[in-house]
Amino acid sequence: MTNLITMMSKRGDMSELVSSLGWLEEDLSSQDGEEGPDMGSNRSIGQGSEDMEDPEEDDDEDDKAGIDGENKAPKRRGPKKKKMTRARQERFKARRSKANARERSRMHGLNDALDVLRKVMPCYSKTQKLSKIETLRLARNYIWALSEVLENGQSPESHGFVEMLCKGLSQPTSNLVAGCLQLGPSAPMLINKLDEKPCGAPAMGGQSGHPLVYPSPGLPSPPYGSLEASHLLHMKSFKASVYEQHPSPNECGSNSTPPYDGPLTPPLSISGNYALKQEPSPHEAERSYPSHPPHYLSSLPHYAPSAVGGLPGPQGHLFQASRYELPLDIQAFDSFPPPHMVASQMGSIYSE
DNA sequence: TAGGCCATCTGGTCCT
DNA sequence: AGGACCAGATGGCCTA
Repeated sequence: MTNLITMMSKRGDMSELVSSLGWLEEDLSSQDGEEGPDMGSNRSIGQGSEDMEDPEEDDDEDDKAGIDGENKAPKRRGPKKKKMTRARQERFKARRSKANARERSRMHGLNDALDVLRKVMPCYSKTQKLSKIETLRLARNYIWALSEVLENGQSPESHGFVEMLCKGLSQPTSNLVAGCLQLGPSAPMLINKLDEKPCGAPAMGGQSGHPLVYPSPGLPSPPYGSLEASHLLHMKSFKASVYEQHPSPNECGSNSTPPYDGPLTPPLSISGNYALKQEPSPHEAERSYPSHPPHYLSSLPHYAPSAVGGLPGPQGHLFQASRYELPLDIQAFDSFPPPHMVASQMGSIYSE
């Protein structure tokens, strides 16, 4: 994943991206030099290198270390420092200022790349932004989970898929992901569509529709994320392409897959059984996936059934979970670009 | 208030 | 020489 970021932050991509934003130049020029941000300007004074100090003092120290500094630090090797004339000091300042601007720009590029990455993750919220580290972890998991789908035909709607996504994530992030994948602004529509499901296969609750258990009523706060429609499409098309070749027993034939007209099935289901002991899959061991302590599993939200009733049937309580209200700002997405492209590409690779 | 996250500055290293 | 990259340091902001 470090490579991913490195790749994304490579000069070309990022500078293009950043320059396309068009804000950087003004931003940088306004922040350069003494006009920099508070912390920065303070620090550049407080932390200033010795080059920034009084040139005379600087040289004197060097000399002292050489003359009577036998018991002190060893004499500095290398070329003797030139005197810091006013002009050199100015040049140094200018150079440092330029370097700072470049560094800022570089970090902005990195952050832009992270934002892009956030947006192609299976859940995205403008306000509830994933932290950098969580973004990277989720990306890692997402890649891992998708490759599982490709390699083993595992359903992206399966319990295991969500587990993979949540591995190693902090509890809040796990909550967010779980919430995103299970719930969404279109949840009521999902329910309606599911009611019409022609083949009668359980749409939620995992491939085998195993019983879903909500262990305790004392639950964490409701999920606060959402899955955008294009991601549902993403999942849908992805799944379709996979099961064209590997139809799952629970699926209607892929031929019956209707054209996309909105989210037909929730992309994933979450059983709420994360508290159960999780045996590492052979693939997990094989990939030497970092082991993870169970604490975050045991604290995942279990989406207690609300008291307001819900759909009957084995998956009813899951649907009830959709009665949680999501914060408005999180339901409001604007663009949600590349993931489906990625998925369709992967899908086409798979179907080759 | 502690801890997490972040932006920024900075100096060092490597590369072109 | 100058730019990119990196890691350490620092302080601000936010939240539990």
